[in-house]
Amino acid sequence: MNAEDFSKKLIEKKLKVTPQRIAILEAIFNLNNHPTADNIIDYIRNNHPNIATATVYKVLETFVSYGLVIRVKTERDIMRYDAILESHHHLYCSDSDRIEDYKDDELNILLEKYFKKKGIPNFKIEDLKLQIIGKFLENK
Amino acid sequence: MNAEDFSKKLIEKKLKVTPQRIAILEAIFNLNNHPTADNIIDYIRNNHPNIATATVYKVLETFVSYGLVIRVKTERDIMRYDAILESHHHLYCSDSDRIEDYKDDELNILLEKYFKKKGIPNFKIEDLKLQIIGKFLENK
DNA sequence: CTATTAAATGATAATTGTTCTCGTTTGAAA
DNA sequence: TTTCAAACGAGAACAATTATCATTTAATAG
Repeated sequence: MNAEDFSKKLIEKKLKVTPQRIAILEAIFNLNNHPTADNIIDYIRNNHPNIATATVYKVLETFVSYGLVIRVKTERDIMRYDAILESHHHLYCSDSDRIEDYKDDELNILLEKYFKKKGIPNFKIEDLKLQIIGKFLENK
Repeated sequence: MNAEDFSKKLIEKKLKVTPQRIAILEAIFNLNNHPTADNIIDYIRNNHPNIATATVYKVLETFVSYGLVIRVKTERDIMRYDAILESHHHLYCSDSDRIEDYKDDELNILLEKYFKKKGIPNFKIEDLKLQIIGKFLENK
């Protein structure tokens, strides 16, 4: 992937092509393991010392909204807590911050069986959590 | 669940019993939909007006480390970005912040088939993401 | 029932990650 | 070229969380 290719990706999405955007896209592709905004900023500062922090955030926001990159869910956050200790899954509303528990033993058994048979190379599974993203239909 | 019960939970984990901890445990159980620290603070301030914010955070930290409550993963955070756009899953290291992609079409088909048959009441599924938590074995 | 002490708490400052504001610059279409 | 909405830069503001440290308190041992 070179500047040309990144440029094309932007044009495809009808986004204005700027050196900053190319640098940021390039950073995400090269730092290929789920970089944080901070990782990205560090990376591009090497070649583009005077790119503003806020610009990086704004560009990332734009990329996410145009589907050029996605955000990965991680553990830390405006943290939310749950007193239910047995492993369970969650339903996430795709357009609000509503989250509900989803328990499903049949699913657990299915997943467990699947991974027992299949396994993952070089990885010891300890827990499986499914994030089910969608919309709640009832108007509770 | 009353103060007595919460007290027992603390003793079981060999944690010192304090009114603050009981109030916080109570809040989490009563605010049963994944409250944020802020929700919890609001809730307990009604009955315990002078409990410090930092105390709540420290107590929550303690509860998490003793397994009394868990943190729920959400979308916002020290955000991480991913340039891979097709829906995929993630491997999370349980004792570092390493995250890797996990693509598995067979799994996708299995899950899709499962939910197509079973469905979730009052919920329209848009996407499924599995979080596979465990340990990476190789020392790459 | 006190005294002791490590642990917990409260108040507040500091930090971190992110967003906002607003004046300046720039890419792209005309 | 000119035009102008969009993008950018610098820095302030903000929100969530963590750190600091002096004070208080729960549990225990005498």
